Amino acid sequence: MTVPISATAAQAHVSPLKVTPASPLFLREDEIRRGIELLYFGYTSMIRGADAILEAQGLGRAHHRSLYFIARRPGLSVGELISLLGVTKQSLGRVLNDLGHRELVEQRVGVADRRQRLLTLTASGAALEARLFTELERSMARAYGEAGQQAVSGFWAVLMGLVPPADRPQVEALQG
Amino acid sequence: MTVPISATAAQAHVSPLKVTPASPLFLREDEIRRGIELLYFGYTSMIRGADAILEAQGLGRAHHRSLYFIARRPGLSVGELISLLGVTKQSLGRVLNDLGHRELVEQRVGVADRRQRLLTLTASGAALEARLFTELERSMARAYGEAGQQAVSGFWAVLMGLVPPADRPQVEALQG
DNA sequence: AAATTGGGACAGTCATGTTGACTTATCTGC
DNA sequence: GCAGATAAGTCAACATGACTGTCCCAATTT
Repeated sequence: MTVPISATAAQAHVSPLKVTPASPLFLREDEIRRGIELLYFGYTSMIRGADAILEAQGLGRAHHRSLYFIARRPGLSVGELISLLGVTKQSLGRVLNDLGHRELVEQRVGVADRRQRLLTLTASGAALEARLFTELERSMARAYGEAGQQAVSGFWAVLMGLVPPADRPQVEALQG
Repeated sequence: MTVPISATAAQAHVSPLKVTPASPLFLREDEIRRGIELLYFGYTSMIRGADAILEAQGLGRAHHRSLYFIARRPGLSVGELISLLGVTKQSLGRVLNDLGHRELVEQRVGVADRRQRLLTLTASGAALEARLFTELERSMARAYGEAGQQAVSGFWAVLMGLVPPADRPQVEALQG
């Protein structure tokens, strides 16, 4: 039951990608497994492009995640970043030290609360993040274009559904 | 522009989850970033449930991935599994040794090619994989239910679009 | 008979994460 | 104003999962 994928659809950024549609009884094991597998392969495929750049810099994915969220929310505190990434202070500490020594990330004392260290990218940090983002964007833009606008809405809805309701406000807060 | 998510929709498995729909100009940076972030948080959220079970067994995610694909394609060869996971022979070797010593995975000599080692789960391996799958399924089924059938089709289409065309046949081959 | 392929094994390294305990500075509530 | 909570940094030790490189064996292919 293999569904052939039109290879030429990659260039034509208008025609929706044809894949097996979800059946009315869409909670069967195979359909769950299809979601699990596509999520795994889609995620690793998207990430792959940035890995080459990171490796050339001697950085890893952990550094990328920090750069990404600092770019997304300039001036966020160390604690907020820990909460977003779901790692311990010690793990993040080493990553932030690396990024600080390379002058990719700067820390400022918080204005409202002077215990906080607010994180921002330096110019070179922003440049690196932009290069990494371009890699992810290329992959994501192609997928959006192939799948079509309606599919993108569904993509977002299912992914948000995977996030436990308690964690959703934090994810939504990244937007706008 | 934070969109409040109905918390009660989690119980009612019929009403589609309301999220910001993709705009006509859906290639703007914010919409790309939204996809990146939801993919990250959705993936890690789905995985999280299985981690507790794995930890109790003294196993890690690498073991889970092998168990998953052996359950999905019983009798696949070591080389096929290496190709699916995108890891080196050495990395997989240790994982398969662990799983073998715990009698969760069995190897049989290939019939067509006797150099191959074909992998299958033992009874206890299948039982463990089933428990792990149940965790992922709970998360995925809830997301499917909240988002609705149409959204699931879009979810699949975008994810398949993320996979480089050259890799897609391998992903499709897991189905049916 | 020679070359290739599938798989296993050993040694060493690196990146990323963990726990626990301790310090410093700062804020908040009484 | 002081006690306790909080934000952050730090040290040490450790586990996991990946890597590279090399060597080997058995089976298949040419």
